[in-house]
Amino acid sequence: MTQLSDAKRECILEAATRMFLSQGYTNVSVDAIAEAAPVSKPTLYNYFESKPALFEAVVARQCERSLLALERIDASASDLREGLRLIARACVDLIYSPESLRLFRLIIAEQSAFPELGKLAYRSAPAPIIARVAKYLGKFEPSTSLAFEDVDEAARVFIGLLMGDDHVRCLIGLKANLTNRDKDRLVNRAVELYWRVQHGK
Amino acid sequence: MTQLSDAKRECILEAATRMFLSQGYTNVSVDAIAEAAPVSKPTLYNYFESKPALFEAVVARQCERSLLALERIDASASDLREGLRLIARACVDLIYSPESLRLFRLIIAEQSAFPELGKLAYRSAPAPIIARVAKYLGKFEPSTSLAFEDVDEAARVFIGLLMGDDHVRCLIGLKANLTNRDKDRLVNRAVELYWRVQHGK
DNA sequence: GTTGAACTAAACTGTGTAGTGTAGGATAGT
DNA sequence: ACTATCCTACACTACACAGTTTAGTTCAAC
Repeated sequence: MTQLSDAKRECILEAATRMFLSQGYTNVSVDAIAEAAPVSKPTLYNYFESKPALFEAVVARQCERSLLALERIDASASDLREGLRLIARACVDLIYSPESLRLFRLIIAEQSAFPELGKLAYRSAPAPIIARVAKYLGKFEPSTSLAFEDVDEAARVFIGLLMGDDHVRCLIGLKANLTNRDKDRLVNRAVELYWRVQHGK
Repeated sequence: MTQLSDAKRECILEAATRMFLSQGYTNVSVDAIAEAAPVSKPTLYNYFESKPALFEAVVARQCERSLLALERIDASASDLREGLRLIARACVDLIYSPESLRLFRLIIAEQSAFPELGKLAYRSAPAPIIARVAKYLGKFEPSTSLAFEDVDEAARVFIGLLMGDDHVRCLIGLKANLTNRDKDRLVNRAVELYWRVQHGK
């Protein structure tokens, strides 16, 4: 019966994820999740210790999904600018996806109640992204010629160029969704600025 | 008795601000605020219509404070790099202050319940900062020589350079507070990168 | 000193919610 | 068919909270 159990567990997680991401932690009741799963409340408590435990499981799963999305990034292009463009586009797609934005909001909102989730989330998206970019840059730029302290710093700035004002506006709900044009603009700007800084005009 | 009333109102706002900023909206009860003010619950409801109304008053007041802090920025230096350094330092001090970070978290957290607060907050800090920087840049850079579409875009990128990874880490609680060294590093990096982009090495 | 406005503590209403208990129904292996 | 396991619906406990009511207190103004 493990199979059936796993399916139920999945249903509960799926419903909880949907509701937590769109309405926040405190605004969603266990009853509502059970009803949406659909599953009875005692069953839900059979699979998850408590509401906080369910919440942590939801966040952890979403973090894993982000990590999976990152592993699909193709960082093998031999032309630096083209490779950066590909990586940047994948990052923008991930960072500005409705799910990521909602997850980020949720983690920030519950930061005081669930302090460990911040670390988990950082390890599962920003940190790997930076590491990936740094590794890619390391293949091209001899560290002596860097305009930055090290490739890690360079990667951090590069990713930072994809966020800034646009990210803030998305987070606080001023901008609903990035269009393809917006994304292209962000990607091109980041790549061109990096190029100028590192290799001159 | 208006004088006494204003003092009470101030006490309530002060207590509510402290508690909302540190614990979030839903995690703070009206009873707790009244007790901390200290004031009786009916008195609190005499000054504020409801819990949401009190919350909006708190956020609006904090936004005003940010705006005040911005107006004190000295953007009159005649050396571009030195002026940018001064502005950047003031921005970093504001953006990374515990109060601003907490306010930002709160607005993001309650974005779905209080959508208007996002617009209010953006108008009271990021927008004026960008306008201020753009105006300052406009005094130095002829628009034809810009590496950016316009001074507004340049200002947005410049401010973005002050945020990125460090801002994310502060928001999610990975980094408690920026040291003076951290701030200097951010400011110098932003100014030097902008300089390289705009005027070459 | 009397009045009246603003305050207080405390109890109360109604609702929502986390978590548990109970009694019975479906389904698997034997 | 029999039994054990997991499930269901439903009811229940205990509590926290927003907002109101009550009954009484302080205090400035006249």
